[in-house]
Amino acid sequence: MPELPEVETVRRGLAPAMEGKRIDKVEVRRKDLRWPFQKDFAARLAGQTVTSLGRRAKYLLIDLSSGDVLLVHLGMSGSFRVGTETPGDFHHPRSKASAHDHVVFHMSSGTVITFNDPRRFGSMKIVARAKLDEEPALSILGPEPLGNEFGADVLAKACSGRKTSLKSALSDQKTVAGLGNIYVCEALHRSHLSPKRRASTIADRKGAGNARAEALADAIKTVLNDAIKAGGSSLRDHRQTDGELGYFQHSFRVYDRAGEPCPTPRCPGKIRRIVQGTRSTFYCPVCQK
DNA sequence: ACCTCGACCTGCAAGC
DNA sequence: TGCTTGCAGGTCGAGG
Repeated sequence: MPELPEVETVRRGLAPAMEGKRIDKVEVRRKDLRWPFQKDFAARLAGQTVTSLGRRAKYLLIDLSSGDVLLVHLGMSGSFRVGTETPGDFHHPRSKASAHDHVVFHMSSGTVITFNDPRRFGSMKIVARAKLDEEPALSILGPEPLGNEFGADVLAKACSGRKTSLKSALSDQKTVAGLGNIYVCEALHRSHLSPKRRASTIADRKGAGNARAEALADAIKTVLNDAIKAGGSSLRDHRQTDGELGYFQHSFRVYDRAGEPCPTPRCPGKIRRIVQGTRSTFYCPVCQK
């Protein structure tokens, strides 16, 4: 499901239910998600107050009063719901328990926060705040695209010398952190760059300035900000934490629109679907060069 | 070092 | 209706 805008939407949805609140109890309903839960996972969370909710790329960072951080990744199908009833609780038969409600946080406020993840590509791990930098998953990440440090120069440098396609370079979390299949396709369309071009060609043209990298960096920031404003994208079953749908999917220009006319003004092209690396790419062969 | 590909897991839609 | 197939928003590790 979730790329940076969806994870940011989840962060904002969880904040009022978690920040400054105490976790009474955590129910872990299976032994693993993507990996086995740490020993004493639930016990280490119980009694902690959530001091703040942060995000790094597609990771949610839940800061605790103990000095630990709960690191959460939603994988492909992870989501959180905020409610007041335990799913499947005998006393609340109207609250449907899903077979895929794997972790339930009971807050002292009475709020119940449920993590659901059918495919179980998601993960949760407790890490000491002081050692967060050493966490392998985080230390390999490239720049945060909405942060001050990100721009055309940084992007050009990260693509410099790379023979792989621009699509694949942007999907690589070391290049820029937080993009996935949808927003890579969208950013490329908005900057009129072909997903098939070599990544290095946005960077390595001597004397050509950085026009391509500028356009691409701008498109990345714009599309991510617009998607966050819209509450992310809802495909299949993804919802915001309050059950509302995001609605940025209506603003997709190419993703999942094979056969439709290109939305670029006056462009006569039709959106095509191709496969790059094993994943679908959607683009306009006419205006994306 | 870089790159590509298959694996992980479930559900759903389309096709027969 | 029921079966099979292919596809899905992400990593990660093996192998070239």
